[in-house]
Amino acid sequence: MNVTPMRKQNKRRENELLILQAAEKVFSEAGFGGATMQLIADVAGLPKANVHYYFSTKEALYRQVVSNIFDVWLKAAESFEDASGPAEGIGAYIEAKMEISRTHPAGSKVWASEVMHGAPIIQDYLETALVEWTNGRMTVINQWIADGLMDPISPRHLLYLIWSSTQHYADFGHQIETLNDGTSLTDDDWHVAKTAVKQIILKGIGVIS
Amino acid sequence: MNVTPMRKQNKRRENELLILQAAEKVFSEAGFGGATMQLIADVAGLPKANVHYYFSTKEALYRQVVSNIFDVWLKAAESFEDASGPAEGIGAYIEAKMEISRTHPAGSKVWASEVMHGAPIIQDYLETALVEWTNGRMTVINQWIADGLMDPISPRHLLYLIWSSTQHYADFGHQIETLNDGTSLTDDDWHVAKTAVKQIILKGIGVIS
DNA sequence: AGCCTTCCTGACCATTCGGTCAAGAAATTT
DNA sequence: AAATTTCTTGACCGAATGGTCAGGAAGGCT
Repeated sequence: MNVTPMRKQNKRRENELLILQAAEKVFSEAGFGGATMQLIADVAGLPKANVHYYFSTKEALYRQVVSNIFDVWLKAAESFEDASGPAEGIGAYIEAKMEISRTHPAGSKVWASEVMHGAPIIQDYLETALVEWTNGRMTVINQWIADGLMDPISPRHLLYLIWSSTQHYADFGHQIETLNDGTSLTDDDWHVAKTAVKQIILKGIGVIS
Repeated sequence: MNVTPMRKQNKRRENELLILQAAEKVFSEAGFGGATMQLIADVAGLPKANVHYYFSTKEALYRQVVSNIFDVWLKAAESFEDASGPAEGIGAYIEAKMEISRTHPAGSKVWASEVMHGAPIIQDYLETALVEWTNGRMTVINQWIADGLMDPISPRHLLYLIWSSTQHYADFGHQIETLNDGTSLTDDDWHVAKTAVKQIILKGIGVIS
């Protein structure tokens, strides 16, 4: 089996990662209240006491999970950064967010669940990082509008539309699968979804015809 | 106080309604796992044992709450019914769904939470009523496309876009409030939101310019 | 080797949870 | 007014939960 001795540092990193992955899965399936440390431990393949060795409380573990997801989210923002205009910037952003919904559905659900219940644990993230990020993007969008590159849409609600429509494919993935004859989306399905969302939004704000 | 004696039938209806309202609120704030029968009882102003007299189990109560919300949802569908074309039909549907997000945010959150966790309790609703409803609307949309009244968009993904963008204002209401300087949306805010969503989607599918 | 720090884990604990029950209060029916 | 049905509730229970802890195992350092 695992004969080679593992360095202490690696072991810590590896176990923390193992626990965080298990926690993300369990939290996404049961919510914070419904998740149990015992189940997280079982999924991670460790005794419960060992989980508590690395994460002192359930809340601390949960907070770390949410924090990690938030980082992934912020990284998708870079699509926005170096864009020359809305077609490129918003198009790439939608694409990036759709890709996150596809590859990180559990994380997206944890985030959604947390915010839906009033963000009791990560309210500070909303008030600082998210507010800053949002204000920055709204400035960019307003500039695009001023330059006549897109219709005069409320930047705030445009962002909400992008967030909601892309995350929907993660958060409501189960509903979508049920409506898809109970089968998960294929590569083609995802391509169609991505194209439809981009098409409607980009045309809807006057960027393409 | 309440001196007039209450008829048995009225009392039952009234208490059940009281409990259902309390349950909707508590479930929406804490999720199924996080909600406790004791808290629901407290919010309803009744002893816990009395709640169990009307609803034998937590799951039975929860199922009733979700079922009620589903009915509200289906009623919004009537906007779709007698429409002469996509501008009227989809426009009215978006408006109706936005209104539900505004007036029934708790219910929307309970539904979202349930679906997000894999619809363990109301999967049958998804497979029967929702599938039927969706297929019906897709037929209508396809007809509109065939008649050249709108762009050839995938009806399925158009519906997802409408659902997600409108429900976002209920499910992520807390995040939206935080981004709105921590204050709840005014009548004007809601009007702007509604207009923006309608504008982008209707223009995005080639119904208005 | 010997010491020290980090890691591991079974057993345990106080609390809380969903749910039960028996005994009584309040309407309704006869 | 007696009998019957429905409603109300404090007290209680077994099960499960988050978290603790002591004692041992395993790797690292000198």
